[in-house]
Amino acid sequence: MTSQTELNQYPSEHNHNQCVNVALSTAQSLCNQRGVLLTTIRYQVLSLIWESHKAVKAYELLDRLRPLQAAAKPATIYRALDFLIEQGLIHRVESLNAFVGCRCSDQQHEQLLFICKLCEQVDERPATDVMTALLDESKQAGFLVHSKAIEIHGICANCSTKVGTT
Amino acid sequence: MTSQTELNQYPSEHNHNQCVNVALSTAQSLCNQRGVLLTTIRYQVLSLIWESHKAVKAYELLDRLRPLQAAAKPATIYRALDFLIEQGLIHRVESLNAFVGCRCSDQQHEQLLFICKLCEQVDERPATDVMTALLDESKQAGFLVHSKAIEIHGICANCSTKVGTT
DNA sequence: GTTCTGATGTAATAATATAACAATTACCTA
DNA sequence: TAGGTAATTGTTATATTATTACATCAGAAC
Ligand SMILES: [Zn+2]
Ligand SMILES: [Zn+2]
Ligand SMILES: [Zn+2]
Ligand SMILES: [Zn+2]
Repeated sequence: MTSQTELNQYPSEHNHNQCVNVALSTAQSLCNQRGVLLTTIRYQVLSLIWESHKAVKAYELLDRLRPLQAAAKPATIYRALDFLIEQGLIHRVESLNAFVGCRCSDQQHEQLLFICKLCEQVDERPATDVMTALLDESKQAGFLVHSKAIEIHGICANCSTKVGTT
Repeated sequence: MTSQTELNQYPSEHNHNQCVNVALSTAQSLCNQRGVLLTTIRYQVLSLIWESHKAVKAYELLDRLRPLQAAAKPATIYRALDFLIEQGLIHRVESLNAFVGCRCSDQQHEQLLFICKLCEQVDERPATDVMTALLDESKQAGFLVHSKAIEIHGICANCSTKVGTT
C-alpha cells in the first residue's frame, strides 16, 4: 500500500472529491470577500470544470451544462468562463482553447502549465525559478509584463511511468 | 543621429527590407537543404507574414493572398502555414491565434515571445536562462517536454519609451 | 413602488480551423 | 519520352470556437 505522500501529484488514485471541495469552497469564500456573485450558473460551470484535472472545451461544458440549465447557450458558457477567469478561479489554456480549474486561486499565481498529451491532465506549478529568470529577461528586454502564458506540452510523470513499465 | 546599434531591436526606423531578405533567403536555402518545396504559394504566404513583425491572422493572410492567388481558400492558407511551421520558418502565437515569422529558423530555437499590446510586434528571444530553469522544473516534475509555448504580453521597450516621453 | 445595476435569455453571426475528395504538378524511373 | 508515384493544390462543405446586440429578469438602493 503506497502512502499518499509517495504518490505523484495527481495519481489516478487520488482523492479527487477533496480537490473539488477545496476548489468550490475557496471559490465561494473568495467571491464573498470580493463582493461578487458566484451565481448558480457560475458555480455549476466551475463544478463541471472541476470534474477532472483535464482542460475542458467551452462547447463540451455547454453540453454538460444543458441538463442543468436548459436555456444554456454559448453566451451562457462564455460569460461564466469570463467571470471565473477574472476571479482567477480557472485558467484558459491558450494552446488548447480550453479551460482548467486553478488550484491556487487564493495565492499569487504566476503559473506554468504542464499539459500531458496522454492523460490530458494539466498540472499547474508556481515554478518560481522560471518566473525569476523570466523577470530578468523581461528587464533586459525593457519589456513591461502584463500577463504570461507558459504552456508546456509533453508526457507527465504518471503517464511516463505507465509507458515505462508496460 | 542615433546609430543602428544603439536602437532597440525593432525600432520603427529599422531596415525591414533586410529582415525580409534574410528571412526569405534563409527559408529558401533551408528548404533546398531539406529537399522540401518552398512553392510559390508557400513563398507568398511567408512573404506576407514578413510584411511586419506583427502576428498575422490566417484569414487576414487569406485576404492578402487572394490578389496573388485568385483561387485561395482557407485550406490554401492553413496548408501553407502548416508547412511553414513544420519547417520552423514561422511560429504560431497560441494566445492570439496568429502567426509570426521566425528570425532564427536556422538555429536551435526554444523561443520565448514578447508580444506588445500597443504596437502588436512580436519579439522572439532565446532566453536561455528561462529555458534552463524550465528544464530544471520539468525534471523535478518528472515531465517529459515535447513542445513549449511561452508567450508574454505587455508593452515593449519602444512603446514604453514613447508613452514615457509623451 | 421606482430606479439602477448586474445577470441571464435569445438570436444571429463572426472568426478560426479541418475534412474529404478531385485535379494537377513534380519527380523518378523504365 | 512515357508511365507511375507522391506531393501539392483546387474545391466544397462543414466543424469548432467566440462575440455582438438587444431583450428580459432579479435584487439592491432609494
Ligand atoms: Zn483531483
Ligand atoms: Zn499524463
Ligand atoms: Zn524588420
Ligand atoms: Zn510595442
